Amino acid sequence: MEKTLTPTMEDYLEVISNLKKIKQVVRVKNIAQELKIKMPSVSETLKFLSKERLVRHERYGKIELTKKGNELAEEVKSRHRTLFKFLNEVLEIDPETANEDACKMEHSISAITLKRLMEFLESVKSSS
Amino acid sequence: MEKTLTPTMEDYLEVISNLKKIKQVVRVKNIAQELKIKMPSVSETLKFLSKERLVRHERYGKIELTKKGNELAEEVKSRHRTLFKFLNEVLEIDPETANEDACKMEHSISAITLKRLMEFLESVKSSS
DNA sequence: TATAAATGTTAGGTTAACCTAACAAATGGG
DNA sequence: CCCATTTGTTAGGTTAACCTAACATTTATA
Repeated sequence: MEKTLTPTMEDYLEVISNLKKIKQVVRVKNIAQELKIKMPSVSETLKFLSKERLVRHERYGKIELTKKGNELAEEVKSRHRTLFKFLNEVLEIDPETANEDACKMEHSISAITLKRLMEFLESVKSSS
Repeated sequence: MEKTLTPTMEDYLEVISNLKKIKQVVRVKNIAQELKIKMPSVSETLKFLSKERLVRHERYGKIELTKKGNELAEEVKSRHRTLFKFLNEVLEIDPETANEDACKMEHSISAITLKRLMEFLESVKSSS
């Protein structure tokens, strides 16, 4: 029943979640800066995410994730963290590149691969 | 100076290269089947790839990669093979899923990460 | 508190990557 | 060698994700 989101939509949820943690109030401008796109693009996409009940947002107001939106954001962020950890700690990629790669790969990795990657990280940790 | 291709364009080059190896002559229909899209979409994209001098294709004729197109195809396939190997041999993902994941991640992995992944695979091999 | 600056939205346009319907060319069996 | 089948192209349409320009609202400061 889970309608799957596009990579772009996943990025929005992730960014909103991250901004919320450091800024208490999230605004269109913050999201635009973070995603390096223009405000009208953000306005437009927020309409879609509101329609899907993933964010709450009234004209000129602050932006918040719904319960559902937050759950999805946490999922994406978990994928991101796992990938980042692998890239940075195992492959010893510098944090900036590891972050960029994680940002892109987090949208295409399958559930099984993610699970195995987490298990792999566990096993590496315990043998160090 | 390398204008970077979209994931879609990379997929075309990869598929054309793979088909060439098993079918001697590559046609619009084969590519469409492989990518699970319709023939008109393929026709259209081949125009673009011809314009970019990555494939050779005349109306109703067979499809071939140019030198340049072949080089790019080989690069993509190398990324694919490395990812597949890691997923399948290290994480022990089943071949089908490993292939699907590799197909998607091959477009976003950075050069550095790819290099480290290859080195990692080498080190794992020698310690088994 | 009026108004300038900052922020947000609307309207309308572009591009990539798909589609269907209709037409055109090539091929192969009777 | 003709014509049916298969293959390919053209025309025109859709959607997602961006954009700029113009306008609207909010906020902050003189």
